[in-house]
Amino acid sequence: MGRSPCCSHDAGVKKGPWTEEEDKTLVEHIQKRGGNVGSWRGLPKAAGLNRCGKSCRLRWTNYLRPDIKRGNFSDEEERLIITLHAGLGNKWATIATHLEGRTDNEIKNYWNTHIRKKLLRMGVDPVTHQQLPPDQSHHHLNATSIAHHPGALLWAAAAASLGSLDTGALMQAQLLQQLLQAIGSNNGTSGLIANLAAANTMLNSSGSMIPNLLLDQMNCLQPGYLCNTSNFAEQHVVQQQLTNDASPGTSSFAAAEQADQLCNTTASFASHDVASAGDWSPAQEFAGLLEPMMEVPDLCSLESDSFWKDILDDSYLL
DNA sequence: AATCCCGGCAACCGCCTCCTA
DNA sequence: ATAGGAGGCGGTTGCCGGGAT
Repeated sequence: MGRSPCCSHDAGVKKGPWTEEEDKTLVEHIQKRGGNVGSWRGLPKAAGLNRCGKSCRLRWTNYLRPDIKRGNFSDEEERLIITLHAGLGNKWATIATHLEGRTDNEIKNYWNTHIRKKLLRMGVDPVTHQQLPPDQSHHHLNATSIAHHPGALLWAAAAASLGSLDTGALMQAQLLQQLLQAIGSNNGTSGLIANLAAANTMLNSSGSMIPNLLLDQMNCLQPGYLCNTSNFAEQHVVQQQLTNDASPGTSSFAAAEQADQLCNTTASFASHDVASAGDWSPAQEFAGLLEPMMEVPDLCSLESDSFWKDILDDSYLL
């Protein structure tokens, strides 16, 4: 379908920043037509502007449109962008449809200048949304750092609590990996519980919620269960079915891969000195800590919400 | 006061996708 | 089924303003 000639190649067409006069001309022209632009290509001539149609469209959609929301992004908007990005990737236009008054360009800029850096500081890969390896991470989370810097954990749980199934699966796996690391460390039981308590406090204060599925997974972490990785894998088959089909290149597939990785981690832990854990069950301890804040969402029920249904549909199409 | 550096953001470029003939 | 036009999208650039030196 051959590439169309770009009108920006037209000789004598003005480029660069728009003047107030040009803005006024463009706005008046569009308003005169009741907001109906018609052909963008034909607009500059009709409006008397020495600009290409693309430039006019961009100026209108990103700056002059009356429904544009100005000002800083709220925490809620930021959290939504992160969650949507985890499921959709750099689909800025799709993400923008879920943030009223925000343009794709604005969100893209905000991502690149603020969120991306913030995630890197937290040791989270802004592309995959997974934890960076220690040598690439500015702030790698380990058992001891969870207690002092639970930001990544908080973020993961917040993303999960917002309910995208694929994202939830990924985040749960990521969070569980952190917990496995904590369990596998030599900090002793009291140290681990202190870390979990600190994380729990943070989660409580943010109003985030821990999905049931995660607690179920935690309950699988009893020493005896750890020796049977096939049971653990089975858990993730169920989880994978929940997240629909998993084919290469989809986020479901990534979640499945993450689950496989998780099984390996589990098996690795099981081969260590599990006996030293005695009768102590980290899952029970953790579940106990969470008990007072069990306003757990049913992830599946969120599919009835049209907002999330759209997101899920989009992510399955990827 | 002058210069440099850097972050933020508006705007551009070129490819992709959709629609229509 | 195919080709071409038009709009849409995402990556990138470059300007500008503010802070640091």
